[in-house]
Amino acid sequence: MASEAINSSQNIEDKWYRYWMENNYFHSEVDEREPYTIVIPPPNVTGILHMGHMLNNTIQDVLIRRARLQGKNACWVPGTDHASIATEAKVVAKLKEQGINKNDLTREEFLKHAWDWTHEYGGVILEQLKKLGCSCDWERTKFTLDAEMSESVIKTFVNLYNKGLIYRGYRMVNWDPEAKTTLSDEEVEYVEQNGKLYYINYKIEETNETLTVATTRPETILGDTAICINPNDERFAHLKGKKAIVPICNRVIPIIEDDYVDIEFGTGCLKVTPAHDMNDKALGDKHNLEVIDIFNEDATLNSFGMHYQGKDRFVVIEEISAELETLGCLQKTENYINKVGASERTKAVIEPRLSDQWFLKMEDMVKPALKAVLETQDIKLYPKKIENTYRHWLENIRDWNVSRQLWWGQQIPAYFYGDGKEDFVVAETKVEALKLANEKTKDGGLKIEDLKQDNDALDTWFSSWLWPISVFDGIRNPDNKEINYYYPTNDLVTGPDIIFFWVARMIFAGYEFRDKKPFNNVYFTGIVRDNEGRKMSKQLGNSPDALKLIEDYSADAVRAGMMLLSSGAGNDLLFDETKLQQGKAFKNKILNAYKLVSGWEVSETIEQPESSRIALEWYDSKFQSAFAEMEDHFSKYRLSDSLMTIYKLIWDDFCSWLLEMVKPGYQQPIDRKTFDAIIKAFENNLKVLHPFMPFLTEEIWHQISDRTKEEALIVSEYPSVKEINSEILSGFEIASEVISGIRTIRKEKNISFKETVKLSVVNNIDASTSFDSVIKKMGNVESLEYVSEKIDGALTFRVKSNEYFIPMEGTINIEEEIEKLTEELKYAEGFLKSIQGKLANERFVNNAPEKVVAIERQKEADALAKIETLKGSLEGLL
RNA sequence: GGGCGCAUAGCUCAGUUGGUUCAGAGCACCUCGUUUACACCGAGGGGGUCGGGGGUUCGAAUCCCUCUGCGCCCACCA
Repeated sequence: MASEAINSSQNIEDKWYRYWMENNYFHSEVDEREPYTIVIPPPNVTGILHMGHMLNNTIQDVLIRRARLQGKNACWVPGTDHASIATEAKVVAKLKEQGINKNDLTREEFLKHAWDWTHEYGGVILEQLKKLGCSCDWERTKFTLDAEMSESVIKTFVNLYNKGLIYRGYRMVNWDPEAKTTLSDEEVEYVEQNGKLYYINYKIEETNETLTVATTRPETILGDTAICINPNDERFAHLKGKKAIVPICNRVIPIIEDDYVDIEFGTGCLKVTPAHDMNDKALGDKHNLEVIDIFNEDATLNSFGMHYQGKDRFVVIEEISAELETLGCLQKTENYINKVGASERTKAVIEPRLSDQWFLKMEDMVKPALKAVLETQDIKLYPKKIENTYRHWLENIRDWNVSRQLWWGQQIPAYFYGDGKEDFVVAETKVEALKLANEKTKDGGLKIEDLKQDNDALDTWFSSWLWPISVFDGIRNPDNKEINYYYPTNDLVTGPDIIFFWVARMIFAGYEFRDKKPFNNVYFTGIVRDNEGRKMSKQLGNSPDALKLIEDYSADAVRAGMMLLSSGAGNDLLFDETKLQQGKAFKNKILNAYKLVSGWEVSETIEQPESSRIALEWYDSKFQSAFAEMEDHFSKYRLSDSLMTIYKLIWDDFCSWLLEMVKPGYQQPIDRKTFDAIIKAFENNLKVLHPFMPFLTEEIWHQISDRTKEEALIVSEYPSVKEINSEILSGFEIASEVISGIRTIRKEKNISFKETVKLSVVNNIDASTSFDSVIKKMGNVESLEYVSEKIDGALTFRVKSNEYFIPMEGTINIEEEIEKLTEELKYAEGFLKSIQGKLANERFVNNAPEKVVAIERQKEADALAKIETLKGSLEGLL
């Protein structure tokens, strides 16, 4: 039974997805309508769908489907990212399994393997997005390594180089010894590590004394080229100008002075290793020190490592400290906690390393990007608090290292023709490069085979920062009609973890290449955590299988559950399967409502009952007010609140009230007028719910009404905000309280709902009688009378200062009634007292706004009236 | 070390400029109910001194100070 239901819901979802595709509803072409554009944050081409994707893409689909219903030309561009480091690492690992070493392959051979891998696993995730119901324009699917996309990237590089914004620099970069590539600062994460602080003795050349230096990295002493002291440190004043001897290698190095050294820390002496530390490099440059690189690219020691040559740095730490101890050079070690940079991808400890890299100047790019977000608000970030993070990063930005020592990516279009530092040209093609090279050398004798292209590839983000532009071919054909129409895009939905990698850089690119922002709004999703608040990870095994969830609960239920969970932009969400159950229950509720309505027999002859007429009129206003609320939530990107508004509207107002109010008696037909109005109301519900639960709503849409003329729900017309009849809403409020009062009495007195009751009202507040027919129906009231006198021998309840009586046969428990009345009276009097206290306070009356005082006076009057009523009733009983 | 943010019912969170509707929602929980769409249901109900302390004000969940406990981002102290 259960599996049957699951299969049928899968079948239905597949059926409608096919239907939408066959009718090309997801596809967008430039036309006269207002465009609404989203570009997908391209997932890794070889990735598989995880919870984060589900959240992120559900949000995008909700936005795009709503825009489509609003009659906008909705365009959601999908695609994948080549993810250079991650993908190359996977390919290298796979080759290794097959016994193939990357270094034994040529670039071309390796790329062949990488493409094979991509074709085998690539795009799986896009198929998974279809299961989720994502209405992307699949005809526009892009991959960041597609020929046109790569061409745009290369063109951009050349353009920036020619503008003088890209330069080549010998810099200290973050080196990942495992991937054997550099990483940008953003790709390095710092982790706390229990390490040791080693106190090492260096001999002074001129005297017999020793000097102690504290370091966390004893293995790098072989690369030491100076000892640094603070010039103001009197303890070491006598060492100025002297020289020290590095243990083991016995190199003689100068003792230099710089106030960079913290007198308080360690021993107040610092060993300087310019090749392996950013600060030491700076010191080295300042004091003209020799640079000795002791590492190979995999962080084993090279020939400068002497007898440690070929050994890994971590092995050497242990061995060298032992040797130092033997030599009597190790004074002591202390436990020390420090932060070590690690590669985000490979988790390898980063080694600072000097090398030739390509950099993009950031200084001018950040200016318009700062202005757009913080000054003009041209681009809005949700949640707003993230602007602080954005500002801080942009104001402290360093030049972007765009080169990676990888093959999987766009190869840097720099061509070398000699060994000199400046012997290169940058051009889009080799032919063009040759021309430039010959111009540059003024020689003309260079041949094409004399040019050697830079081995490095570009950082992945150097292609994805162009994404909103390049997917519309706006780099190669900057004036084409698509880019002019779809760009700037409307909303970007992404995670806060890539605000620097991607979001900020897209903003740079937007202003640099289009002189326009790339998007209007950025919605930052939270991180999906488990219900204990832990990040989902493979190691913990706490990440559910996304596709399994879709199978178990249906895509609609998963989408609704995810959206109910996500409280607001930027908030993490604690994943909990009970929310998916809630989504499924909601789906079931709607199906059952449909089952009820579709089972009604419609009569063309019977009149519409008054109760149905007024109920429908009420629902019309109720819908409008809920709709207005929803729209307001949408405008603030509070999608979860928007869904909750619809949830309550459908479950409580539509199902529990409206359908019950118009429901015909057992085996009775329903009148045509009411039936048609209910169908209309149902359809409106489906429209507003469709962005969240597309399959279910489309299914019912086609069943509920003849669709030979009207099209699919996905392209139907969204409701518009209309005026709300607030009088009818407040009238209903009172009526529902009356009904609730009757139900409470039935419950207290064990009166079955099948048994009718009589109701008499003393209408002190002159309440509207419009809903009397509804009260009768919903309360199973056989007669409703307005009376001026209290009824004896009746059960009573009050709504505001109105009194309601249900006469009872037999005796009423006077004691109980008195008790109930006394309690209500006590509460009312207490309430009155607090109001009167407020009003007696001159400072309140004088200082508070008139409106507030008036409200308090109204409360006082209401309370007095209620007390009057209660007292009257009590007297009648006593 | 610097910056930002959070703390409201058992859980996840709303609460816009201090004052109708300010103590709320959903879920969970409790009671009752085999009413002819639905027990994936219906009707009721309990539950919070709004993290602690102090202050401003006629009035504070809301503004200020302080303490405590979390979270995130940034940072080269060997």
